[in-house]
Amino acid sequence: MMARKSKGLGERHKKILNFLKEYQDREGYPPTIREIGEETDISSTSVVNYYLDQLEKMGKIERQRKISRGVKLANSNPVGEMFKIPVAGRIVAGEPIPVPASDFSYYDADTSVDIASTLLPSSEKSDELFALEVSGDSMIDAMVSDGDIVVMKPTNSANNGDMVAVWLPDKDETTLKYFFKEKNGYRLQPANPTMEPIMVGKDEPLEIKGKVVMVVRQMEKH
Amino acid sequence: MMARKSKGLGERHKKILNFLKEYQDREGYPPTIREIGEETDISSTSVVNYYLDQLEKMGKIERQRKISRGVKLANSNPVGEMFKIPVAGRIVAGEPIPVPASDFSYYDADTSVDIASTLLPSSEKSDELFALEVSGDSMIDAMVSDGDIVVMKPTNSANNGDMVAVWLPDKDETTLKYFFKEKNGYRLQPANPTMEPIMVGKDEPLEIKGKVVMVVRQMEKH
DNA sequence: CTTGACAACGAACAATTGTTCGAGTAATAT
DNA sequence: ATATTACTCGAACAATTGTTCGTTGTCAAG
Repeated sequence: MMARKSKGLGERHKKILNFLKEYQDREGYPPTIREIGEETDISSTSVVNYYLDQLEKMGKIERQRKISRGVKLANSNPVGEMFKIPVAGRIVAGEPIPVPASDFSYYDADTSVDIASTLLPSSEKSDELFALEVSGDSMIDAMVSDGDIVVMKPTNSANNGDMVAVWLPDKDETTLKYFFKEKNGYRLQPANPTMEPIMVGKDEPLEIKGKVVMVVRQMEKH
Repeated sequence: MMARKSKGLGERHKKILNFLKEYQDREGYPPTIREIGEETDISSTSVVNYYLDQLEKMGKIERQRKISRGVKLANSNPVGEMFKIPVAGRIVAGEPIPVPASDFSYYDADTSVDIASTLLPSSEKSDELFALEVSGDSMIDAMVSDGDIVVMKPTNSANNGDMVAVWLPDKDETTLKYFFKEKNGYRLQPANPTMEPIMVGKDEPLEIKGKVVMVVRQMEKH
């Protein structure tokens, strides 16, 4: 009648593990030990508990005793591999750049984009990143088109070669350009190599609003 | 003393939403209403319940009444689904498009990019997606610059309005263009609205290699 | 054969956790 | 001024859910 003797994972261990993952994915929270029992044809909660203990010792799961539904797969950490970045608004050539409310950190699916952390430069993996949706075709010289999403890091300064979002008060204009400091001012270089740079004198106002970290273009909205 | 009257999210609503997400990420399971209360300085469980009801009505969360910790953010994606997409090679104007080995399904970090499934159109969430790194500035008319990564879905045909990667044997040229079928051939429209389309006659050869699903530009490599 | 580890059962128990209700306060409406 | 609405509290209550314990059966070793 016996199936196994302390060698690796038994049938019931596997069943439980599968169910744990499946249930969590489906419901969004872990099952109770009674639910586990039902699913795996174990009639007694104590037996489930027994297996759960074993799985914990094997390091397969983590338990928070005494806590309802306090079971989770170990190593299951796809979270943290991804950044949820708030979309603060739209970026338009003729309007200032919206910045996110700093005290606000909840975003639902409509107002955020998910970016895998592997796509972000390690130096910019900050939680103050925010995103803007580009409105209109006025930024084609930055190789950015209508509907693109630019992920930015708020900053007031920039290094040579950074692509930055700047506000030019004199022209009432927002643009995305590569930034270079020169002897008598700044050079704002379009990403499109066929286009000419804008020169800004030392005394002309120029507000750097953020550094562009990445640009995402979805061809087809879902 | 009152803060708001039925207009949108109040302070406590936000706090609760934040905590819900934060707790779930941290612990792997949702909090109890008592825990929510503590965190948000609500002394009575009934008040938490009160807000939870409201949030549910607003569609911000989903509740499983009577179930311990049966609260979850609505629309909260199944915890970080991510696609690992192989980078098949480089796409150059003067060379045909590399396609991935079809039987090939393991990719390491160097040769793949991670894309959150929430960024992909639901219709294209296929596992045959692949990516190419753009080489050179020859595709500026597609608003794609050197170093950009284009994610494509292999296909031989296209619908009007799709952005496709095509190979023009007559010109020995690879380009990315919006595809339109017309009475006597095809029109390949650059993404940059200031540039003119290419017309391809019905009898001229044209090989559609794939449909562009998205484009990612990382400003700073890590 | 006896013993002990392993696997399993079910029931009682205890802790956790969601629900309900009566009541109170402050701002707004009638 | 009275009623109403929005919000809040605390406490009793009830349901859910984890824990413990006594018991049984199997199998392998002593």
